[in-house]
Parts: sequence; C-alpha cells; structure tokens
Amino acid sequence: MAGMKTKSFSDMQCSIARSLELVGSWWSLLIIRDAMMGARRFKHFQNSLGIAKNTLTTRLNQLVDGGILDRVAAADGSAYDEYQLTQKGRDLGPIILALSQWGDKWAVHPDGPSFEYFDRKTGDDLSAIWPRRANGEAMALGDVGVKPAGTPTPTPELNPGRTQK
Amino acid sequence: MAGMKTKSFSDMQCSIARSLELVGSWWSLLIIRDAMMGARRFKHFQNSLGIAKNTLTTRLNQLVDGGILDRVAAADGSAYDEYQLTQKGRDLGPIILALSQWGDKWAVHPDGPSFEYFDRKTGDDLSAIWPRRANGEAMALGDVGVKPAGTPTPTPELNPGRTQK
DNA sequence: TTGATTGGTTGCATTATGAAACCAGGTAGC
DNA sequence: GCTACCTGGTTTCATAATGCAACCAATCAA
Repeated sequence: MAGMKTKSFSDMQCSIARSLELVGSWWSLLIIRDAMMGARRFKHFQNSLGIAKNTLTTRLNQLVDGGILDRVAAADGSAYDEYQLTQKGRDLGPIILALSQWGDKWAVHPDGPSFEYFDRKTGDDLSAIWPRRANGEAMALGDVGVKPAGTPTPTPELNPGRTQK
Repeated sequence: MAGMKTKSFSDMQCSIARSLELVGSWWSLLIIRDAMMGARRFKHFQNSLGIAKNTLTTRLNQLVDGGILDRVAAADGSAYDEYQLTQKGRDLGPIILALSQWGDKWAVHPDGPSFEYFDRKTGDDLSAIWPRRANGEAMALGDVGVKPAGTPTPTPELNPGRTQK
C-alpha cells in the first residue's frame, strides 16, 4: 500500500477495499496501463513512468506476487525476463477505462487527453463505461442501488430512488 | 498522494494518472464509496473506515478542494457540517463499480462480498461494468484498441488484434 | 574486446500515515 | 442552566513508503 504504515485492507470484506489492497498503489495502475499498451520490460515502465527504480522493483514484484503480472522469458530470445499481464491483470481493463473516462471529463490536461479508445473490430469509438441494465441499456447512476450481500432486493415500489437533499 | 515524497501526476497528460492524482489515495475511494452509501458526517466515515482522524481530515479536505465533495450545512439542523458528493464525485460511480466487480471475481473475502448492486427500477442485478460497442453490446477486452489522441483510428483490416505470444 | 545498456540494490533524506493524547464547541439529560 | 458526553478536529511522535543518487553484476552491441 502506498505510504501507509502498517494498515492493510485485506481484512475488510468490501471488494473495493480488497481490490485496492491487491493492486497496491497508484503506480501499480499506471504500470498495468503501460502493460496493456504493450510494455513488457523493466526499462519500458521506467521510461514511461519516470518512477524511481527501487520503487518500480517493489511494485513489479508485488504485482507478480499478486498474480497480476507474470515474469516470463523474453519472446525475442533476450536473457532478460519480461512482464506479461495474466487474465487477472487483463480483467483490470474496465477499471482503467473508467478512470480514463472520468479523467477525460473532470481532470483533463490543457492539451487534451493523451489516449483514445476504440473498437478494433469496427473502428468506432467506445461507448462510455457505465452501469447497464440486464438488457444492456445504460442506466442513470441514481438508479444503481446498493444493499448488503444476502439481503433481499428491495422492490422498486418501496424504494423511490435516492433522496437528494 | 499516498506515501510519495513530492512526485505528482498532475503534469502527466494521461487521464488515468490525472484521475488518480485528483482522487488522492486509496482512502479517498473508500470515503467516496461510503458517501455513495449515504455517509455524510465525519463520524460516519471514521466509524466505517477505521481511519486515523488526522488522515481523515486531510483526505476530506483534499476531496473538498478537488471538487469531489461539498461541505454543506447539516440537513437536520445540527451545527456540524456534512459532506456531500458533487456531480464530479457521483461520476466516480463507474470506477467504484468496476473495482467492486473485479474484487468480487479476483479478491473476494472468505465470507463473500459485502455488497451487491441492483437496478432500483426493476430490482434486477446489474450487468457487468464492461466496455461496450457503440450499439451497447458488450465487447471482449481484447477488442479494445488504444491509440495516441489525434491520430487516425487504424482500420480493422490493418489491425488484426492484440498479439498474444 | 570494449563500452553501453539492463535490471536491479543500497544508503540516505523526505513525506505520508498511524496512534494516541488533547481540546474547543455542540448537544443531551435533567 | 449545569453537567457530562459527543463531534470534529489538531498536535505530537514514531514508523513506513517513496525519491534520488550512487553503485554493481550481467548482458548485449560493435
């Protein structure tokens, strides 16, 4: 975990906290972003991120230990190992996309965003990462309900939306 | 930023990095989660998170400064202020959901997840937060393409998917 | 063979965080 | 209106995470 003394989220039952614990730190997400863009070697990550080398070492080891990256023999025959996303790591894609989308809207750089996402099959831009109904229709965030696991889902009649004081 | 000395992501053009910089730390996301669940007062966050009070103070101030929370007069007439998500803050919902979904799959607690998400209008479970084509159809992560902003979108013919060595 | 690159490790300085004590103002009970 | 407790912090101190620079062995390019 970044900067915190001893405190760990791993005892928490909440999946959000557990995800954050396993991913490790902000740097980890940027490492994963670069891995999704094709970075495979220590040097790639270091050049792209401008991260201190000892910190990069720590983060890469943590991601390998966490099953998000695999350390594999280089594809090109080099004696240096490479880092490769596991399925667990590739499944972080929606998180990366959601962060990117939010940043494009609320924290964009004066020069605009640096990356754009598209559909490889059609060439179209991606539609927004957004909660969907069972039929795939995008839904308003206010229509997303949360409840403790195992409790019955409130019926729509008894649950007239979020109060907005 | 959590634990890091001086380094800031705010100069980076990447929207992911800029989002992470603005959100602040892991704690911030859990604070936002609680705010989405209805927490409004200092004490709510402290009880729910078990966070040190000085750290909570810092994080809340940072979220207010970042425009993610507003400090508002209490709705019930109390002299103590309350914290309320702004639109910018509510738009973090998809990130929270994506993190929750990943944790449910890859980092679940032995007792199972603590929360479930549903559609307030229909009572159905939410479908997965996932990249979608323009028509709303869910797409494989491997079909998500990334390119530097401003460059032309590669045509599907010339872009036969991610190589998977 | 020589020099540069890669992938680290080590040591030190600085910052973020945790824990506990403390405190002023608000609130509740009576 | 008095008192005790609650709320929302601040302060102090110890520790962990990070940055930076120097160093190093192994690899690779010429």
